[in-house]
Amino acid sequence: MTASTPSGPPTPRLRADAARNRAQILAAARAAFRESGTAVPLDEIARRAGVNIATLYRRFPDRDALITQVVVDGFSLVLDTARAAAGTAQTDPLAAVESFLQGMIDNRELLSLPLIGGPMTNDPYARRLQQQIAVALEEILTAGHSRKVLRRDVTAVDLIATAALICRPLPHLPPEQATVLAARHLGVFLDGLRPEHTRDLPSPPTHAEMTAHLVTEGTTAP
Amino acid sequence: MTASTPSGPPTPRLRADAARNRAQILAAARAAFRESGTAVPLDEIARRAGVNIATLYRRFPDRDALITQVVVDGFSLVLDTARAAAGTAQTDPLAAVESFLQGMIDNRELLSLPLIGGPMTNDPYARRLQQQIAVALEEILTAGHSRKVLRRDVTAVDLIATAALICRPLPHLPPEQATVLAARHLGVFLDGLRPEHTRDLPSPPTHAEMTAHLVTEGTTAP
Amino acid sequence: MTASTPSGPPTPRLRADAARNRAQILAAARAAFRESGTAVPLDEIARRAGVNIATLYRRFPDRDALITQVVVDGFSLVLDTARAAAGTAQTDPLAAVESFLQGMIDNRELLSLPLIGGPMTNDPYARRLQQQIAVALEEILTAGHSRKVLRRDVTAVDLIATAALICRPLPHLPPEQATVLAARHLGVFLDGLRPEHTRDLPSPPTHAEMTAHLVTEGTTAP
Amino acid sequence: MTASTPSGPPTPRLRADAARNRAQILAAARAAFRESGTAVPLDEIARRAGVNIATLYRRFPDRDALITQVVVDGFSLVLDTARAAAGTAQTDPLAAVESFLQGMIDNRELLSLPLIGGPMTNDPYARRLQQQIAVALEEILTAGHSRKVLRRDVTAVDLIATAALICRPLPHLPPEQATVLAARHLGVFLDGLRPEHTRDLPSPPTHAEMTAHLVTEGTTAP
DNA sequence: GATGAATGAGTTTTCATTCAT
DNA sequence: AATGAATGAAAACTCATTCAT
Repeated sequence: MTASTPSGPPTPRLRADAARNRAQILAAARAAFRESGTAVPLDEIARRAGVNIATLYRRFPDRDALITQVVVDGFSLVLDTARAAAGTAQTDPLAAVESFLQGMIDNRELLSLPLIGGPMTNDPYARRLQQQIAVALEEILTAGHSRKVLRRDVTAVDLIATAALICRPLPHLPPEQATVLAARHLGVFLDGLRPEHTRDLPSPPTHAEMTAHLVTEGTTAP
Repeated sequence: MTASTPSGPPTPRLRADAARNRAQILAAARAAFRESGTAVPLDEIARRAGVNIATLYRRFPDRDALITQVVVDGFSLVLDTARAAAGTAQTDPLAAVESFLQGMIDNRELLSLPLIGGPMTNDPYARRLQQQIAVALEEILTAGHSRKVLRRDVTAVDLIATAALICRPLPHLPPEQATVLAARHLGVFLDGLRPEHTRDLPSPPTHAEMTAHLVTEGTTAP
Repeated sequence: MTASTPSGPPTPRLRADAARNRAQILAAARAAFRESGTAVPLDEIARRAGVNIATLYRRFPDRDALITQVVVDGFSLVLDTARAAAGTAQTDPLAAVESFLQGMIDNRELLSLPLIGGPMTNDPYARRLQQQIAVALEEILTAGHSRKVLRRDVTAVDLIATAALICRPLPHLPPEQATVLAARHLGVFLDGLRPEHTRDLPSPPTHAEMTAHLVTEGTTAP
Repeated sequence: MTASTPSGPPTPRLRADAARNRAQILAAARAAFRESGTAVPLDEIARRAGVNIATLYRRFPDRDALITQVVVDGFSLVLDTARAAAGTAQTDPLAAVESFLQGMIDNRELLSLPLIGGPMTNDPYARRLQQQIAVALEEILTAGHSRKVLRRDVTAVDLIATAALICRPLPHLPPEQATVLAARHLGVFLDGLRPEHTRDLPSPPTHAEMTAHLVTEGTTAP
């Protein structure tokens, strides 16, 4: 499951140079979206990618198509990370959670806007990825619960929300410091995941409830 | 310390209608910034506020002035909340932390973009507020540490960063659900604040280090 | 019934300079549409009118709005001409027809695109004008028929179609010569209107039938 | 004199598929020009023709070449019609005129833009065709005059102008109705051609005068 | 103090045209 | 011979900002 699938598996083969351009556009978009929001001039993305604006348009008919692809690529990476973590869940579930969330922080640059916290999308392939992510995380949680190393009231949605919170950029802060702060925050959060918790959580929305409300809405800069 | 100070305390008296317009502009800006980032057309803010764009310009000479004021208003509210919490710190420091952070969540709409997570500003009054906030939070932490109800490695910067993380909007989620998720996340985090922690945190940046890098950078849509 | 009504009677008062600009834009559009079709760059219209392109957009949100207004203005003039002609119909119906059609030729420049032959519009005010034009022409025809100076099988629709045919520009021909050719053609046509005709006409569509099919379709260059 | 000559008779042999593409491009251009003017995107013509845009360019180096060919094809058809009509002029000159003009209406779709009313062209072959058309029409007129069945003041130019007027599309009208209206108009006009006319025509421009002014002017949407 | 209006400077989007495959 | 791809240049449209009323 590479992070460069177009919007889903059915990739039409591109000519070599076109494929290269496409990848450069996506990389430029990822960076630009992070730095300046999804409302950045497409001009700038094209310039960063070293291609003409019309080339960008040929590949992505509008801004949304570009955003969607960036999100989908991000989701792919999240899924990869979640599955890798799930693979170790039987050994040490808490370490698996940590591995997943720290992976989110480590890959901030690539994730760009994904998860709940970013411009969401109705793209069916993106939705499928979201569900698969939830499945992998639930596997980890189940292992943690049955081994009694994880508080029972935490759900996959909480992990996704946490990932969304900590991997979003803290603008106006140098990236290294933002990363340190996120990691420190995560450290505390992970300690809070231990089973002997002292406070109850408000009842959670289901994953279904949450995604039910998701609709694509053009350009958005949070 | 009301939330409607222009940029600092010395507010020039405005005619009644002008004051009303100013307040409406700020409210509209707050909402628009949250929904669409600080790059939203000023036109739209004026329209939402029910005033002419030129009226907005009369009150705020440029976008930055408007952003600054929204930030300052937010900081004022944060400071109020932090001081109120600090007032109870001697009794129950952990509850004081909770009260502060839950207050952040409750006031999300008003905070708009403040703190680390928002468009920062060099406005001297804003900087002063930030420092005062840090002072109040350190008061709480000191109480917690000396009473040994709070892990020692947590600093004021961590609380500020946490506030920034949890009070930013999760776009494309209905606000109520975003609030619930933030509150659940906070619940876990608070449990992680107990002194018997199991993992060390990466070493923190100082408040000075962080703010050293802050510079105003025109318009930004995180 | 002046030719400068916005799109119908409910004209919001414009500031003096704004009204002047609006009139200049319409005049420029009229000329440009005639010369280069309704697909001419709006830039050029703005330039000819001596205003900024954004001023054009403030007044006419899109190309269609501009086209519609030009058409409506043209229809107003046609209606004026038809009514003036109808005023003399009782005296000399054939002269009234001639007066109407020659008026169309004389006012070519102002008519721009109107009638059947131009970019049609669904604008309700435009439709009403069309109907009123038909009424005035029928008045002339009725007088001609009862005085037996006009062949009976000619209808208002025929006069409108004739007007459309002869007042459209013959591009690539100097305007004076086009006018002469149109006038000569009209001369023959008028002779053909006499009652002692030698051939039958194919059965006519009703005005209702014709306008039933009219729908606005964005930009069109005939 | 087929309608598919490139610009003159000396047609280079094309490979079968290339010839098919060329014909499809011309058909698509004819239709598109009629519907949207000669300024339509060449992209669209290529798409309608089911070929790649680069293929269109291989066949026609620029828009003018395409227009010229469409015009030439149209002129060829006009000339065919005029000669066929001239063949019957000795028998019934008025019927010959009718046959010519009705033929114009019947072939509207194929004529596309020819004659005076369309984008003119300096193509020498096109000019020759125009002259030949005039010759054929004058033959008809001479017959009519000498038989005294046709008013004397009507010239070949008038017939050409009439053809131009009635065979241009009346946009925004369903083609069938436009055809009916044109035929009805023609019916009246033909009656006006009888020798016992009641009014004089303004003095005519000569064919030479008219064509003296013709120059190709790139793209034009009448 | 407030607003309608205008404008210059973008940003988005489309199109004609060329090139490499 | 035909096509996918790329591009420069233009056209459509938007927005921040200023001015005159």
